[in-house]
Parts: sequence; structure tokens; C-alpha cells
Amino acid sequence: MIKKPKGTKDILGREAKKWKYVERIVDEVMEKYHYSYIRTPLFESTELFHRGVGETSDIITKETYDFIDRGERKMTLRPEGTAGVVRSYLENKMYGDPMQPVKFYYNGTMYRYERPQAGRERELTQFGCELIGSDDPLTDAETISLAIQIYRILGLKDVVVHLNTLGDKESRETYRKELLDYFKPHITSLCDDCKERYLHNPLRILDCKVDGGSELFQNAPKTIDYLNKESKERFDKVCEYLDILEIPYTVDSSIVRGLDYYNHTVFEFEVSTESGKMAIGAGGRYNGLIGQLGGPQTPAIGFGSGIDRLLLALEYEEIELPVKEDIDLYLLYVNEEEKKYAIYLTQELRLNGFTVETESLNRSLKAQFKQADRLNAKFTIVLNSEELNEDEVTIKNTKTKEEEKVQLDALIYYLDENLMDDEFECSCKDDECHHHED
RNA sequence: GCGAUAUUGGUGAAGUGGUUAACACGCUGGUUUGUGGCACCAGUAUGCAAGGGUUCGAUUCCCUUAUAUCGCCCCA
Repeated sequence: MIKKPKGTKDILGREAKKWKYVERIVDEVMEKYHYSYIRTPLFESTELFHRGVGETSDIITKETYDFIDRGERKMTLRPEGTAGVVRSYLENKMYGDPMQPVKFYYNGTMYRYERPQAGRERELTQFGCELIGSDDPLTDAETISLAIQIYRILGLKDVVVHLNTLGDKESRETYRKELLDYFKPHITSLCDDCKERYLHNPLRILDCKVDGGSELFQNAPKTIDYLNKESKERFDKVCEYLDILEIPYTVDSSIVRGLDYYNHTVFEFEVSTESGKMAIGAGGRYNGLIGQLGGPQTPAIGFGSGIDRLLLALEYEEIELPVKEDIDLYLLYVNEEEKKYAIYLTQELRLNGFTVETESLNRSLKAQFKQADRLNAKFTIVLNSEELNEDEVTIKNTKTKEEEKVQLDALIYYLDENLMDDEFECSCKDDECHHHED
């Protein structure tokens, strides 16, 4: 048996319907925020992702899916969405476009060579957006609000926005130095992982799961205290604008980014699950990236959000998305004449907008009824030669078990009438629920 | 890269160093000659992840590999 590759999964049935629903909401909200959809390649030249080595280690070195193509070019499956969008921005010289800023959103699979665990796959799906060409703090606030809107519409009301600022380059370097100085006398008391982090990734020390709550860590320098005036004012503006938008947030100095082109605003969206807190999305300002990739110095901000994790969060919160797999009608038959009519009628009803299924395994009537039952068909019709000669059928409502004789030419009308009030009832009871909109 | 636990039919699973691997659901058929969902009856794993080893004998013990789940590192 050939099995699926490690860290991938098949999404099917009801689960697949949920995905499509989430993606539809993403499309709708993104359009309202005036982001336009962009599709970039699933693979790019390796150097796009492996450029500008920052303070992080593992990302660049071993966690991408790299391959050499038949033309001996070094390629990498995209591990995230931003780099491809920015590459496209540069390649299409969009910095010269009179329409500024440039706003894109994407939704697609990303690939990371990691060991799978809860909420972590090798192939993951993320949606996200990038706003390129504005440094105004209002775009920071808008980006965060956009993500929160999507989460809320899907039913996640308790997403916590963790907000932080890294400041500009000057502020960051000062901070980094202060942090190293602060921990230097305590290196020996740090856990082994943190000793390693001290050398390669000092900002992550604050994330330590072992000593994170200790006094030493609580009193560690915070990025916010090392901002220069300009960066501080900028951050205050972002906060002010979020207040206007009534987006609650908590300033969390432990939020950092792994890559060094990030500056100023960084944020993460966090939810609770049975195994603790989990980030379902994250983003930040990356004013340094476009220049790093050889373009003009251009400010930009964006976020990415994992759909897999989003669905995990919904499941944990027991939020039901309005998806249904039921069919409207199952057509049963026994003899060839009836079968021929079933073939015709199935198509006719499908063309009129109904979800119709008919028997294709020549099973006994009993088995056909079981099938109709399994499919949750709202109606069944057993085609009967004698009735057909009279141009009528007997249609049965599977819920009420009532049967009715209906003239064939009135069948569509009948179905329309009786399926109308059959609307989805979703589990969220508050007014903000958008599930009923269509 | 490191660690823990697991892997038995279509599904959920029980189980033992020794002839025929429980039980349940599902499925198929029948009781019911064209109207199911209930009931009853029957059928449904030359097979216990793969390979190797220990043994007279292994699904059961050991090793390796694969995969799964969950942690650590990392998290763009």
C-alpha cells in the first residue's frame, strides 16, 4: 500500500466542506478590505528563501523542502507566503504602479520539513495578506483588524492579539545588546536550550518554557523600553488606532520574529486548545525585506494564518461551521424502464439546481433505501412503471415519512416549495453570526 | 536533529509463547415475490505494520525500519 507522505493529510468529506467554507469567508473579507487575490508559484528559487541570514538558525539551514530540478536549478517549496508575493511585486515592478499601496492576499499550501505534531504538518495551508508601500500605523491596525474580522466571522470570539514592537533597526540592536548583557551573569543558571539560544537566538530566551515565569525572566529588559522616540511614537499610534477599531490586544514583549527583516509592529493571534495555547496566525511589519531582495526601500506589513490550526481551534470551541452534505433527493428504481427514467430525471433535476443521486449499483430496493438513508436524502422517490405511465411519482419526505403523489410536471415546483424552509441552523446564537448571510 | 507511546479485518477494538485470533459496529444475503431504518438468522482476517533475530514453536519476547500520535528544538 502506498501511503501519504509524512506530515500530509487528505481532506475529504465534511472536513473538506469546512475548508471550502473557511476559504470562502477569507475571500469575502479580503475583498471587502480591498485586497486582491494573488497566486504565486509553489516553488521558487532557493535563494529567495535562503537570502539574508538573520539571527535564526534552523529555518534557513534545514527546515525547507529543497530540491534540484532537472536543469540543475536549486528550488525550494515555499515555506511561507510573503517571499513569493514580494518577489512578484519586484518582478512586476509594482513599486512603479500609480496605485499605491499595493494590497494582495493569498491562500495556499506551504511546505516545511518538520516533525509533525499537534497543529503542525509538513504541508500546511495558509492564507494571508501583504500591504506594500505604506508605513502608516493605520495599515498596521488595519492588518490586525482584518485577521480578527475573519476569525470572528468564523465564530472565534476569543482570539487574543499579542502585540509587540521590535522598533527600528537602531532600537533593535540596542535591545539585543541589553538582553545579552542582562543574561550574561546568569548564563550558568539557564537551561541548556537557553544557553544555546543565548548564542544564536537571544530574543527567544524570553519564550523559555522552563524558566519563563521566573523572576529573572520577568525582570528581563523589554523591547518597548529600548525604543527610540520615533519608534515609541509609532507604536503608540498603532495602539491608538486599534482602540478606535475596538480591537482588544495585550502588549507582549516576548513576541519576536525569527527573521531579521522584521521591524516595528509584530503580532500573534492566539487561541486556547486542550494542549494549551496555540498561535493560529502571526504577522508583522517588514520594512527591510524589499530592500534586502534588491528592490527600493519599501515599507510593508502582512500576516499569515494557518487554516489547519484555525479548524482545530473551531473544533476545540465546538463551533459548527454551516456545512452540510445532505442531498435533496434519492431516486430508486428496480427495472430497466424505471432506470432509464431515473437517468433522465436525475439530470433534469440537477439542471434545475437540486442535489440528486440515484442508484448505480443495481442493489435491492431495501439496500437502495439504506443508501438514501445514509446520504441523508431529504426526499426519496421510488420510480414505478405504472405511475410513470400516469405521469406521476410518489415522493416521500424522509423526515416526516409522509408520502405524496405528485404530477411529474409539478415535481420541480413541489421540491422548491418543500426545500425552502429547510435552512441551516448554526450553533452560534449571537447577533454577530454571519452564517445566515448568503 | 532528540524523546515518549502506539501499529491486530471495512471500522472500533479484546487477546495469548503452542491446534479453529473474542466481542461490537458495518457490510452482503435471507426471514419479508417492489418500499428501508426495528427484530431474528447466516456469511464476512491462510491474518495480527515490514524485515530480521531468539525459540521446538511468535501476532505475543528482542533488534531494525516505516508510519501514526504527542512532546522538545525550531516556528518564516
